[in-house]
Amino acid sequence: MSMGSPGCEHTAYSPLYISPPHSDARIAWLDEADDIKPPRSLLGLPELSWTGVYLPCNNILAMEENPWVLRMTESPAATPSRTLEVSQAPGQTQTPSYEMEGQVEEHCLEQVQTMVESEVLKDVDTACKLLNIAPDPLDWSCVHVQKWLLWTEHLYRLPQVSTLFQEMNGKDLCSMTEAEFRQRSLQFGDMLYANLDIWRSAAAMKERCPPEDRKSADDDSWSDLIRNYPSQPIHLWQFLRELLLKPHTYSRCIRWLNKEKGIFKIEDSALVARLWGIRKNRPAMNYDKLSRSIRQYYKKGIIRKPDVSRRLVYQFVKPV
DNA sequence: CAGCAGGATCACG
DNA sequence: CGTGATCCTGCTG
Repeated sequence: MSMGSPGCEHTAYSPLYISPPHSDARIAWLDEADDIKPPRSLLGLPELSWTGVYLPCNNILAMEENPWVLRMTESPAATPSRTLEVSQAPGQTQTPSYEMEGQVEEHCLEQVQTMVESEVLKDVDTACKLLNIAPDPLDWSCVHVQKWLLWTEHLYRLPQVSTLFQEMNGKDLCSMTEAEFRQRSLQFGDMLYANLDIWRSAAAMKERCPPEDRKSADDDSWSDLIRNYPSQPIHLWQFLRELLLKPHTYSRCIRWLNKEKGIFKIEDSALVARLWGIRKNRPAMNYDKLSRSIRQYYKKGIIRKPDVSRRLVYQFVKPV
């Protein structure tokens, strides 16, 4: 379905490689989250398995905190696969190693691939909910496309690129070749193209295996909470709760101080406001206005200041 | 200075 | 009407 839109099929695909500058970084990345996703056993992976892992990491924190090297590479002409494949870094084609190692490596690669796949789906899912857009780019309206672009700008710290794709819906976007992307943005066209590809692949993957088949054991219980993408206005308190329920991704901008009591702290007010702005299509959103909205909840008994009032600390009156 | 409290006004569904 | 967004004044650590 989503793979089959005209124009996309045979265009050269340029994967986005994210490689750690030094080995410590990947460990830091694995260790960083409160709720560790990748199995620790992966730490023992041979270096090769990690260099060139096609990592569609929608994790803003990883992007922010770790100096991952982001570089675009032209894929070898005969890369039949699209995204979500653990690809070898260019130049490092198959190690001519011993059989045993080869097998182990293959196994590890499989593991990594599964892990990466589920991470991608999760990240796409998260973004969908935060932006309130459908997972499949083909379903996007012009507004959705703009939201996605804003989001991507935000994730990858791009300058404003959304203006270059005005009046385009998801189908238009998907029908563009990589060259056409690059025409719009010389610097970031291929990156946007690659990222769009991730989304399309994720959508295709979702089709292949429905969500039931890959139940994850972490904090995704709310997944069906806001299932109805066709725009139901989200409340600020719901949004904050969503962020809080994704510590893996957002603990650096908002986190629980005491989950049982519903006390949370906004660590990065500007970022939270920005995310809220993206979600609500309010580019002028800032913490001043966001906090005013939070204060409206005082009267309604949804959020209050904790007994010992502290800066940027609030409390859900009715905890999770 | 950034955050906090809360009034006023406006837009939107 | 409810919910926010926006703007504003005054206060606080």
